[in-house]
Amino acid sequence: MTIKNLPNEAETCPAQALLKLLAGKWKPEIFRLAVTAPVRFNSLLRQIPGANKQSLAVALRELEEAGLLEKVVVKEKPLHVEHYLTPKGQALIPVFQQLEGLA
Amino acid sequence: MTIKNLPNEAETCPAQALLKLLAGKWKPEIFRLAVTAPVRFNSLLRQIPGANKQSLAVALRELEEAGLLEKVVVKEKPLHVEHYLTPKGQALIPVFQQLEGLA
DNA sequence: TTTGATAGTCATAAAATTCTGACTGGTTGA
DNA sequence: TCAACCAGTCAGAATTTTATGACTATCAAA
Repeated sequence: MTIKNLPNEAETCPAQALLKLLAGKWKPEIFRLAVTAPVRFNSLLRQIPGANKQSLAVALRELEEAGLLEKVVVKEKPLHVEHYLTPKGQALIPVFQQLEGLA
Repeated sequence: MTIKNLPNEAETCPAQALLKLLAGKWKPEIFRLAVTAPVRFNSLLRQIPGANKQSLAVALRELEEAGLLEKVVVKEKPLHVEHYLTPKGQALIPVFQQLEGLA
């Protein structure tokens, strides 16, 4: 058994976990697209060149677990799923804007 | 030769590179400590439990290459090096504060 | 001249992240 | 019934990131 999540993980910089979550591969792009409109799995796969299913699925799941995105099943024409920014996710929009301004 | 820095890397979300830079291991802690006072290598090693030389050295170098920290050799008693937040680095303070508020 | 503090580097090892390609399973239109 | 679209999962491989321990080099005090 490997040693993980040691107690001192809790004492680290408060922004660290959130920062790491947001910095994961494809996450900024997903977030960015989700700001303008709810995103869909296969649509992301087409819109983000180079992205792969697995990573997108993991990224979406993690963003949802963190409460930044929310899944909604749309019972329409081709029955699909939409991922919306939650209020918590929307609260990050200005942070992204600042980062973009400084990049 | 592995394929890197493809042209499409440039088209990604502008915040991505900065986000990734900031999220690297130990970086938020270094940044955090640097906000209150200039930091020193061996001092960081003692202040950050679990951190190792190599990673700290790499983190400091990357933060400096990104223009967020600046190295200053202090010609005093025990001749040492101090790492200061640059104006660009200081510009990130409010971003960290917002992230901490949302974490 | 040996000890301890300064600030690192280097090669290698281990761990975490990301990618690939195959596979599942539901719905819809031809 | 077959193909195509929907949204994924899974095992294993490749890549990237982080850690370990040994080593270098300068300076000052004992």
